[in-house]
Amino acid sequence: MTRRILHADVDAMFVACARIADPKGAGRARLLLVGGRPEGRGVVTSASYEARAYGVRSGMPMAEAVRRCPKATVVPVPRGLVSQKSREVRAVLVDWAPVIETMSVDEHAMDLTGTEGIYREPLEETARRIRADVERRTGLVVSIGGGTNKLVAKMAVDLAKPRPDAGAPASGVYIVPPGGEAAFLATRALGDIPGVGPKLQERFRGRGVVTVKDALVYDTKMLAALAGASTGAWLYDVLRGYDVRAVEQRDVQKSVSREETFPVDLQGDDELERELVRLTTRVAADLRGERLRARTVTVKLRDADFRTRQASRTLEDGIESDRAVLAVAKPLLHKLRRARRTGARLLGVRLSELISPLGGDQLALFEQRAAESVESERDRTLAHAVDRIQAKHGRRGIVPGSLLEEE
DNA sequence: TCTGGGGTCCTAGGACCC
DNA sequence: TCTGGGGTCCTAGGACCC
Repeated sequence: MTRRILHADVDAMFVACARIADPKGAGRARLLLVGGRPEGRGVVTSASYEARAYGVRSGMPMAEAVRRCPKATVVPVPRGLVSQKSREVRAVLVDWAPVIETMSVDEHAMDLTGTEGIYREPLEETARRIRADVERRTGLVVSIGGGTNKLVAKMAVDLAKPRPDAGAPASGVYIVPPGGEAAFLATRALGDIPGVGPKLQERFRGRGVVTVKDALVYDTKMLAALAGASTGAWLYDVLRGYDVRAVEQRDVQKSVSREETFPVDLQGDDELERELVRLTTRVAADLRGERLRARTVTVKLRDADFRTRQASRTLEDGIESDRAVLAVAKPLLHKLRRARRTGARLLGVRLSELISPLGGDQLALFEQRAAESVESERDRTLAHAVDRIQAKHGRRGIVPGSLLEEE
């Protein structure tokens, strides 16, 4: 059965949200940069289309962006509003598509297979009506790509998006007709394929291969030799517009992490340990906010020379309290520092192997006993009490004393 | 121009068990 | 006493995406 897949992508989501959050400032600035502060080590998360005309790109250091576009207004990422708006967009799409997969805050894939009898119109027309509905109900504009599979629908968004430099105004919707997948792919660059990043492009560029068309002469064996067996096999299909992946609602988060790049590199172990306490407190609180526990704790360190190292430990049972997470994280930090003691530009804590403590009733007793060594019932009670106090009085300044005293 | 923060997925080697 | 192969789990690193 021919599938009908749409991929909706919010236009300049962070810029749009910044304008909604601050109509008088960001809302009036045509040249707008959203991201870190220019005097620090931050980067551009998103730039208005007008600012992009100055060569500003997301991911670029903010200092460089401001140099290129000095008249731009710079505002921080409005995190809360972005996730709220993301949910709003999704809520609209749910009214149109039976299956929705949220790919990120600003992207959703929809499978409308089977809705032919309901809509009785070309897929393009349905996409236009979805687009209008999203704008009316959320104030955000989405571009929509479509086709018979996820890959093609996502890549079609590139042609639906407004491209101020391309002359012809994009219409906001671009549908690849059934049977036109291979021909569509053949018009694109290798780097336009999601999954083909800088490293893989570099490999191919060495062979003079830049576009999909260039790469079509390679058979499976040659692709495998260039990219590795599994990537090569994947690429062979993708280059021809072939993709069988289903649009899947996925609801389980795999990890929760908090990390911070310091304004200046930290040298001392004591300073790092203080930052570890702060990060641990934040990430554990977020974990509890999701009603989850974690079995694996990972500490990540980025040295002054940008080398990134990590150390992790997996426990038999899930933990959730600040104290237990810190008790596991601290030795991991020490291990990393023992192996290499240089300036640190970034420290991070990630919690993974997440489990939901509610639901596994018959395991509960056993778990409780087994987990006793790393995390006691008292640890959990204390952590939740702190959460309640913070919910009432705000987060500022609260780092439980027990964490600071502890050795 | 010195490079954020939040994620996902894959690979490879070693431990351990059968 | 020496040698095996497969499966699973854990750890570290890396590519990639927005």
